[in-house]
Amino acid sequence: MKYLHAYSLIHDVARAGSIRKAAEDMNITSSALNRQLQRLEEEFGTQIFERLPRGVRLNPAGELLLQHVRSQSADLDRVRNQVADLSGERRGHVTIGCSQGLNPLFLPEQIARYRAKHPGVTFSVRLRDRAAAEHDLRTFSSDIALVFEPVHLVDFEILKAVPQPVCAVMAADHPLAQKPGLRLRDCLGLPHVIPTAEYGVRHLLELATRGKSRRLNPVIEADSFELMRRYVLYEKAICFQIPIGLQPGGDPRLVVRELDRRDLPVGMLLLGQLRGRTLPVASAKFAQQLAAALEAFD
Amino acid sequence: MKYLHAYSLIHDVARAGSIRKAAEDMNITSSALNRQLQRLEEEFGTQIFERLPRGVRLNPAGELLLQHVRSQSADLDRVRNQVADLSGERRGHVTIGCSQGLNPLFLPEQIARYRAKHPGVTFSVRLRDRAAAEHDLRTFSSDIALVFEPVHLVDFEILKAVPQPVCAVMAADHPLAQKPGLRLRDCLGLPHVIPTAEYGVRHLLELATRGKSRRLNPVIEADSFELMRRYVLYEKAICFQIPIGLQPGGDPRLVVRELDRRDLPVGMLLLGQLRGRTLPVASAKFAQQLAAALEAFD
DNA sequence: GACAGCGCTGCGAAAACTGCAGCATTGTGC
DNA sequence: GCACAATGCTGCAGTTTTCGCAGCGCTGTC
Repeated sequence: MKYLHAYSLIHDVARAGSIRKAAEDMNITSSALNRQLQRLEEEFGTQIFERLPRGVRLNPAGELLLQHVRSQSADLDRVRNQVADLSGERRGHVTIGCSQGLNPLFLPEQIARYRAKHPGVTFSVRLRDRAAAEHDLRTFSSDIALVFEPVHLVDFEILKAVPQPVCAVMAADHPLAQKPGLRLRDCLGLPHVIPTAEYGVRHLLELATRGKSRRLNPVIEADSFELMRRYVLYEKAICFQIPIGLQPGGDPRLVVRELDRRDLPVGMLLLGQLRGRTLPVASAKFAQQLAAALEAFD
Repeated sequence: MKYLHAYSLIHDVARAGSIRKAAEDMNITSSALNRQLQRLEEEFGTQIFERLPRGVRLNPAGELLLQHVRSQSADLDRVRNQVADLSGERRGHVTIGCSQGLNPLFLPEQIARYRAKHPGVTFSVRLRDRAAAEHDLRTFSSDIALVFEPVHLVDFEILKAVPQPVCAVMAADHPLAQKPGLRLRDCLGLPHVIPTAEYGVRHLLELATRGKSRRLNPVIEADSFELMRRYVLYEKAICFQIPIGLQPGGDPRLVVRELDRRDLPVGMLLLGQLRGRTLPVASAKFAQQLAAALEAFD
């Protein structure tokens, strides 16, 4: 679509950091691109880029304009989907950003169920930590986000919220596997494995140990939930995850036990979209389905 | 802005009803316009216009696209205003659609107060009946609407609602001017003047008399509230208006009396915008001021 | 102080667009 | 029933816009 040519113009130049680089990326001469930018700025009525000695950078007006053209482009996709929809095609594409914990179990099942009803709809799943998932909504890189304990919540319109208590996962023959009333201090006294700082579970663990004598002292800090689950089978360690990512009758060698809620606040898993945005039909429908499915965890 | 050239293309052609007419309106040849349309349709991927033997008409896809391109254009204005705002100019333009009753008194004062604070902001006031005011929001012809008893309320995001009882207005020496407990049937037994069908006051009067023996039997039906107010000074007639349009210590020759609420439901005056739309800074601020001012009538 | 990288600008070539004339089609009026 | 007017559409040639090339002045770097 020629009419949102401005999008790639602003976006690519801002990303490349200089007109010449951007021009090379898009296989035109820098002079052509330069003139396009000049024309755009003239039509818009203001400078969009700061000219620096080593290139260009978006100025505040440019940031606003970039956000506008992004939203415009996303909205045009929505219109396209609507048009396809009214011609009976039931096509569309859903982009969802979600925490790693959701990936192995919950999402595949949900996507499969949706595609069984609407085979014309395709999906992009983007693994994102909680901050990045929110950022993707703002830049229209994702339609919906499913995040455990989001960070900012500005511009985040909550479609569904379900509580998810942090659980300790350990080998079936772990000393704490049968102990009644599992406390956090018990876990931290033994070898434990925790997620890196981006993740909500880590955030809750930090909160819970702040000011306490028991400190987090992980033998492994990792950003792969699967790695952590597997590791506790080798060394007799404990890792921490949320129920939605754990198969109910999963690996019989693993034991999953909810931590005492006095120690650790119950985290919230939030399904959301960009505030005020009208989602494409397919994305909105899928979000509805997710919200319904999440009821089960309420 | 060249990048929303598509707007005038779709809009003008749809309005003119034929390519040749539209081409004449915009001072180009029909062939040129025809090719622009063809290119647009190709880029969009679908037909936008139905070709009829006597011209063209938007098809459903075209309607969707037109709505998109309208919203896009309005949003670009918003961005422009934001940019002007961050360069400290405090410029902007507010378009408000409102019922006739609001015009003489309430709005001028509010606009004056706003412009005293922000002289760079200009205003368009569009007198609209309640259906048209809502329609203008949808087509982005107005930013905000102030309507008595709106019709549809779909896509109408209520920013503020205040009750407005219908009042009878009559000459000071009218027989009913002093009668305690004014009933609607008293008024309808004497010469009365009522608004035309578009207006909310008329709507409430119709509702109140439906199924009753007393019928509306106006000596004048008019779409000018000022005319009606003036008329009751000549013939000893009664007209019906809402308090916000009536000066408290106004014309001493007029008496304003609230009708018994058993006869006539209290109407609602609603301040609203298009659902989900992000208003330009100036419009949003002005709407806030209006909402605050309407508190006085609550 | 040479140099590399940047944004920007004439100038001729290439591409895109416009205007003109004319085609086929369809509803209208006598 | 048939001329007629109005519509969308399409070659073709002229005009406008855009592009690529080369080169300028500038600035931070080694």
